[in-house]
Amino acid sequence: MANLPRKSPRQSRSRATAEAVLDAAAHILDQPGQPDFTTNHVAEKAGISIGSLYQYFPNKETILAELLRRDWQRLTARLALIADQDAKPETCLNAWIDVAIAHQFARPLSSLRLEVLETSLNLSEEMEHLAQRIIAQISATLRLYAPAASDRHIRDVLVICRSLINDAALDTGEKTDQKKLRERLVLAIFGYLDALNAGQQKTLD
Amino acid sequence: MANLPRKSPRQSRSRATAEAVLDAAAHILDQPGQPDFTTNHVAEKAGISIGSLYQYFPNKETILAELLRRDWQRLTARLALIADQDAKPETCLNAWIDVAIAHQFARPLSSLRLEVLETSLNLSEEMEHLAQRIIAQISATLRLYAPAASDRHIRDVLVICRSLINDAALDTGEKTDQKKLRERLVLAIFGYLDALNAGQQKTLD
DNA sequence: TCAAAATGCGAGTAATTACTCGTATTTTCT
DNA sequence: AGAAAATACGAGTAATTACTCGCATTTTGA
Repeated sequence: MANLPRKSPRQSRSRATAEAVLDAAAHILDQPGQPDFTTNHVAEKAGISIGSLYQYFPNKETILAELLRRDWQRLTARLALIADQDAKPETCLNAWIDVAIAHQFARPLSSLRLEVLETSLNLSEEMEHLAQRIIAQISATLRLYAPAASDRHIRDVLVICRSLINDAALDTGEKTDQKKLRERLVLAIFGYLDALNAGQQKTLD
Repeated sequence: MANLPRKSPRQSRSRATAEAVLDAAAHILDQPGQPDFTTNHVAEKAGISIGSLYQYFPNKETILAELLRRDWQRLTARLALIADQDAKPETCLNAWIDVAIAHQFARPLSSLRLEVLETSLNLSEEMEHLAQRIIAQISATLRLYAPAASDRHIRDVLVICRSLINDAALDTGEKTDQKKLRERLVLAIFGYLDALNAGQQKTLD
């Protein structure tokens, strides 16, 4: 049940094999239509045999988990850059929106599909930590702008943001309209948080 | 390839069989965890044999399609009630939010799962019409409040609404907090539309 | 150079599952 | 009652697919 590679690749040759698997997997998940994400197909697309695949990934799930882990690491790194520079809350929030868009649009479909699969993956401790860290980073940024926001409100903004970006990613033609998407995200997020700020002045619970 | 029942149930006995299949299917989809939505399992839960199942549903997909069709019919009926009574835009919008919540919370998980499967189902013409009608009904209601909203904006509000409700449905404990959910939906939807209305006064494109 | 270690291979296995078909039972109709 | 029509049954089939294992090939290190 260990989700670690069955063998650690020692030679550069085998490291390349493991990478090829991950690249093929990501590529398959990014194809439109029902993705043929079978282990045999991944191996074929990676240009290796099914036996080699299982030398570095104990099961299919591990491939997905590793893709998700790398995705989250990229995201947390980008978010860290925002937090460091302490600028105006509004500037940080705008930067966050840019990160969210850029992150999802790097691999639109696979990001979306990994999200769906996320619930059925049993995540390692490292993954749980990553997830918590990302939430913490986003919370920090959002609370600069809306200090009174509860955890639930933060989560709402996150959910809204993801759903709008995912929906855009499903429209094949939208790849060019990243700018319009940004405007609508601003509308939704600032709309929510401004309403929250306004309401919080009157009623505190 | 016809998505209609293989045979139309003539006797009440067989109509009951078909209903039992649909009930069992809905029930299975509403269970938490990975749903065991196999045809054999559906038949077992329905208390009939696998052969009987296939006498009224030519394939597995048809069962899902029929569940979705009924879901959409319920929804469009409720939406029609809103449109009829011409009240203040704000009142209609609030009524719409109530319908959205009630509809999803009637069968939280199965609604969510049917949504996910929706893209991989090839819908009949009747279904396409239903979908269009629902969109039209929602558009009418929303545009009472925000006349300048584009189709894209309408869709955004829909996407936001669905994602927040779905997210709430995944929290098992939230079933009691329907009231809080409603407040947050108001925040998000009115936040978006108010921001849209405000912005539209300045810049028209 | 050559043995040992690492890596690669892919036919084969076992499990799952959508769906069929020949037969048994029940209902309908006269 | 009794034949025909409708309905129910479930063992069996065919296709898919995650994963194994014994052997071939390549790389390493002395």
